[in-house]
This record gives sequence, structure tokens and C-alpha cells, in this order.
Amino acid sequence: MKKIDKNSRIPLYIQLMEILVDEIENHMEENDQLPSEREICEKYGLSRTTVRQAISELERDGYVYKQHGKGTYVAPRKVNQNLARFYSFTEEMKRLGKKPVSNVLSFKVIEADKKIARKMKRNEGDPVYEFVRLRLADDIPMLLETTYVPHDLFPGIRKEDLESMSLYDMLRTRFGVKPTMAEEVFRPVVTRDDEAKLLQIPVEIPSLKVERFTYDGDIIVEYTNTIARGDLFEYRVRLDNKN
Amino acid sequence: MKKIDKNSRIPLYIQLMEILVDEIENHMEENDQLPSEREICEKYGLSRTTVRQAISELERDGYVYKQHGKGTYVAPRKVNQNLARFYSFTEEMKRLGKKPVSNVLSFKVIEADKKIARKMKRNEGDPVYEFVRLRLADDIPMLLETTYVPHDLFPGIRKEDLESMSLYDMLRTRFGVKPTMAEEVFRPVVTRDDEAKLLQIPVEIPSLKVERFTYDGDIIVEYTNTIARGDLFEYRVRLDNKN
DNA sequence: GTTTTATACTGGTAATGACCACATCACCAC
DNA sequence: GTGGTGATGTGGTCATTACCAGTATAAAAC
Repeated sequence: MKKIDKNSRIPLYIQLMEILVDEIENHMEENDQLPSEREICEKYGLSRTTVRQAISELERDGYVYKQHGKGTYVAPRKVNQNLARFYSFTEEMKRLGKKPVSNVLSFKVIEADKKIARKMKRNEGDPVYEFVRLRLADDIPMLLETTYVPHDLFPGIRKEDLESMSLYDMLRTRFGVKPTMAEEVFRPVVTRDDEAKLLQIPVEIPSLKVERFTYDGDIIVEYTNTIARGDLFEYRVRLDNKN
Repeated sequence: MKKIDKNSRIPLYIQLMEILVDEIENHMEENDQLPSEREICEKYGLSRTTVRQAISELERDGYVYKQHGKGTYVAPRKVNQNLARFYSFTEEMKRLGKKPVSNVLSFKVIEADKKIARKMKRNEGDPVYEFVRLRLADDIPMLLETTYVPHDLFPGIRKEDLESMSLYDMLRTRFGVKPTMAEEVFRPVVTRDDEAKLLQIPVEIPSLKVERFTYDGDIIVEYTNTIARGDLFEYRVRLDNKN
């Protein structure tokens, strides 16, 4: 049994969270009941304050749910593409057993115009990569992405790199950058003619326009504008009740 | 100054939250500093435990943010839905300082057909409420929702109940049910004529169709089909990199 | 002047002890 | 059988106390 190190500089409730997550992921099933709070106090020599704080965070993170008077239980695992975690087209398609292909339609270095500069929190005129990729899964067009990446942060990216590997893999392996967070904003839009053609859908089908801002710390390392075909792509998200 | 009623059956931290929200919305600006936790303790005669619990909930709900060593501040108002937490139209609109109204267009108890039964993991023929609500914020139509709720779990719901309070408030106060989790699936769709009329938008503007499954433990307590007008609603989500 | 130190704020972590509210079940009275 | 009733286990709320960890500032030392 893992133990709590009371002399560690890591807060006790964090340590307990890690122990419990490990327990949940490796030894428990959905809807299994956790030991009661008081049992956990006993077992690890912690106060109920600390135990409740740990469990409260786990609840917030979607690992468990509580029922007053009954107990605390392992939350059902998330299904499908879940927006609550970081998303990579390449990774996700592999997970679904499909063959992901990136077709780089254009690739250039441009000077950021006013809009791009504002979106990326940079100065107008800063050099940025701009590349358009058509993403296919098993040869079916799924997404049309226009991506902007600061040139000064990641010099030497070539078109071929993007065709062979995912952007995130490249940032990690070539530049040692592992994005910490991303924000996506999406809204339904009428599909434009040129987009419809590339995605091989009729214009009558609306698309989902997704703006993505990817951060490493507080620096934006990627700004992407995606058109996702509305007939094939569905977004799924799990919301947790924070009370 | 509003006071805390220590004899109320409403938890003190909830009462404090309401007071603080009121304060924030009516007398404070973005990034204004709140009184320190200890000051609030003093002012309302509460323990720091309670004050911290209230503030912690406000932080989760996006009202405030904290800075260690400095203070607690009013969070910037976001205009967007944040999918990372549980969402209630009523609550969200209040948070944005808008007046939410639910216009119940129809209300009946029906027998679940095959589709509804499958979606709700119930048997065909089970009686369920079906109600259609047009949700408005400051008199502007925002959403058109068709909701299904099992009748046997929540007997005695009336049309008027839905007009006066949020569904989640009702489930909680009348039936003691506090949903633990919700799952949403959304896709862009062409706005139907009747929907366009109710939402007061032209059919050319695509809408977002959102299916929502709300769970209490492993029981589905609500299945809702929403049409959100694509010109006004934008969904925003934060993705964290868990690696 | 600059740098260091003290100190007095802020929120963060933690233990302890008490009592409340809800769920379950065994038991008893009817 | 049905309906209470009480015991017991669960999570929920709350006060009190203590100390830790960042932040800012002003006093002291250089």
C-alpha cells in the first residue's frame, strides 16, 4: 500500500488524490463504492478535512460522485471523443482504428496581419507559418484546418514534417514543447463553396467552425481555424456537476 | 447589509455565496478585489472554513479568481458558455446579468417511443414528461429545448413549476436529486422553418443541435434536445493536457 | 543610493471536534 | 403485511486553532 509522506512538500490532499486515482484506475470498476471518508482517514492517518478536500477535488475532476447518506462511487468512464481532455486529430483517429492522413494544401511563412496578431497576442508583422491541411481518416475528408504558428519560436519547420507526423508530436520531439492547455471556440456556420468542395460535401450541409488556441504556459504556440464537416463530426463532452 | 441567518436550514456558505454574488454583480467591476477571507469572517460572523467553502464554490462557478498572497478578485465576465462545468441556462444567464425566461410551449405526459426509450435507457411505453421550452435572455430567444423526464421518478411536475424555476433547481428542492454528470453531443444542423420562426432567425443561419443526457448516478434523469441559434451562441471549452 | 530584513498582509494546508441530514435495515407494534 | 422507530453508517456543515507560503512594503543595513 502506498503511504502518505507527511514531511513531503507536496500537500497531503494531493498525495491522497494520487493514491486514490491510482486505486480507481487500476483496481476498481465504474460505480464501485469507495471506502467511507472516515475509513480513509483511519487508513492513511489523515484528518477528515484533508480527506474531504481530496475527494472533493476528485469529484470536480470527474473521477467520483457522491451520494449523501450512501457513499462515494467511481464515476462512469468517459465515452468517445471527450473535449475535457486535450485533443489531437492524429491520435484520436488512431484510437478509433482509422488511418489519419494530412494533406498539406499550402505552406508558407507570412507576416501576421492585424487579426492574426491579435488572436495570437503578438505584434503585427511578426513572421508566422501559415499552413492549410486537409485531414482525412480512411481517405474520407474530415477537417479543413488553417494553422498559424509563430516562426521565431519554432524555426525550420518544413512542409514534409507536417505530412509525416502530428503537429504536437513535432513540437514535442523537435522543440521540447508540450502544450499545457488549449481553448476551443466553436460555432455552426454555412459551408463555403471552396470548403464544401474540399470536404466533398454539398454546401447545404452546415459545418462546425472551430477556433483553437494552444498554449504553452501563457504563450500561444498555435492558432488554428478548423472547418469540420457537420455530417460526420460530432462533438461529445462530459460535464461534471460542481457543487 | 444583508445578514446571515444562522437558524435557516439553508447552509451558511450558500447564504454567503448569494450575498457575495449579489455584491459582485451589483457593486463591483471586473478584477476588483474582494475583502480578504478574514475580513469576511469578521463581517458576517463566520468561520474561515465556511468563508473559504463559499469562495471556493464561487471560484468553480467562475465568479472570482484567487491569487496566493495577494487576494481574491472578481473574474472577467465571459460571454461564452464554458463546457467544462455543469451548465444551467438559468444560472448562466443570471451570471451574465441577463434575465432568463422560460416559455413553456407544450407540456404533456407521453409514453416513451422506441427512440426515447433507447436514449433514456428505459422501456418502450414508460410514461415520460415531454415539454418544449423556448428559453429567452433579456427577451431574446436563445434556445429551443425539448426535454424528456421519467414520470415515475418525478411525479407531480406541473407546467407552472417550469416557468418559475430551473429544472435543476426543481429536481433538487422538490425531489432531492442533484445530477452528478451530464453528457452533451452536438452538431451543426440546418435550421428548420418552425425552429427559425420561434428563434426569430432566418433559416439560412445554421443552428447547433445539442443532445444532453443528465445523470444522477447511473440513472438518466433528463434527456434534452436543444436547438441553439448559431449566430448568438458560441461554445467555448478549455482543454487540459493530461500528460 | 541600493540591498537586505522585518513584518504584516494575503490565501493554502491541516487537525480536531461537534453536530446535522440522509439511507438502510432490523425490530416491534399494529 | 404495514407502518413506525431507533440504531448505525454515510456524506454535509461548521467553528476553532495553528501554521505554511506567497506578496508587498517599509524600515534597517550597507
